[in-house]
Amino acid sequence: MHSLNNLIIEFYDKLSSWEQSVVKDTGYSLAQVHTIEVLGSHGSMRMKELADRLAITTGTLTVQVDKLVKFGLITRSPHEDDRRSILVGLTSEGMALHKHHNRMHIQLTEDITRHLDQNSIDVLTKSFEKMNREF
Amino acid sequence: MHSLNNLIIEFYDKLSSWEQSVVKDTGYSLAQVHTIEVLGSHGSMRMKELADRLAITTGTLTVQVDKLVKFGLITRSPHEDDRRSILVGLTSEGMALHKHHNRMHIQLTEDITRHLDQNSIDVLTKSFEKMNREF
DNA sequence: TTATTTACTTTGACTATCAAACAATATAAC
DNA sequence: GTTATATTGTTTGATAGTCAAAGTAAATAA
Repeated sequence: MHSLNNLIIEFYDKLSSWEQSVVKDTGYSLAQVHTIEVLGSHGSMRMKELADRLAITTGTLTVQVDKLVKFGLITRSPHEDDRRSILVGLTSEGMALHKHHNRMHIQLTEDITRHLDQNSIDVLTKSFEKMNREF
Repeated sequence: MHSLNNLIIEFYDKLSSWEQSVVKDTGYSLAQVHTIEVLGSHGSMRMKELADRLAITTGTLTVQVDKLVKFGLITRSPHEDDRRSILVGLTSEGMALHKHHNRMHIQLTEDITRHLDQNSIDVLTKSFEKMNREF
């Protein structure tokens, strides 16, 4: 159990620095790419929902969104039913960044699992499913 | 492969927010606890080595260490062989914080693996070993 | 119709961070 | 041995990310 614990921590740390270096290459910040990621994988959403998913306040998000709009990665549009709300979504440039980042992730997953046999990958997949459910 | 990739990303995100909430309870910042973690698991070391392990500059570390010393969590002591260098190490209070944080990690590992049978845990452990080697 | 809640923005303060300039010491070149 | 170069750590100035609190506008409840 202790060794598994240490392996998980090591895995997390390595993933963390991998992410940092991959993000640095894009020229955008970690927070900015993370915002693009969430919008890319879940689609357009309101400020409040996006802030919750990013675990930041809407105040912080407002200034982040200002920058991303200026960069041409996202757009604000009015919410149809609720005039207090604003829909935030990716531009085509934002989508391109998301796709690029996603490809990097898939490539990493392929790289780190290349010495695992099919059975291990199956067990690993099922184990991650079960673990993710327990958080 | 895609589903495993998504599971890894989900796992990382959940671990990330778990860490954030656990750290918040200590009253110290993420960066501060991370510094304590590295010193706790690797023992005393020079500023440069610590900065490298934390992936920050020595300039950033200097101010961080100032604060942690003020909090009574770490101490600076002269390096025996190299008078340019300084050894940074945990106080007993720092060690207590490290132990507490470590216990939380072990508890988490136990919690998220409680529905895995022994064979899965074995495969999972070996798979993490192999994956960590490939980064 | 009024009171309360919700969504977003703005502002002020704080922390983490880096790059660059600096001082002290160690190491390499000659 | 002396000089030149590299390394270690600190300081300083600038920037980004963050929150809490106050403010505005709109939706919902009383």
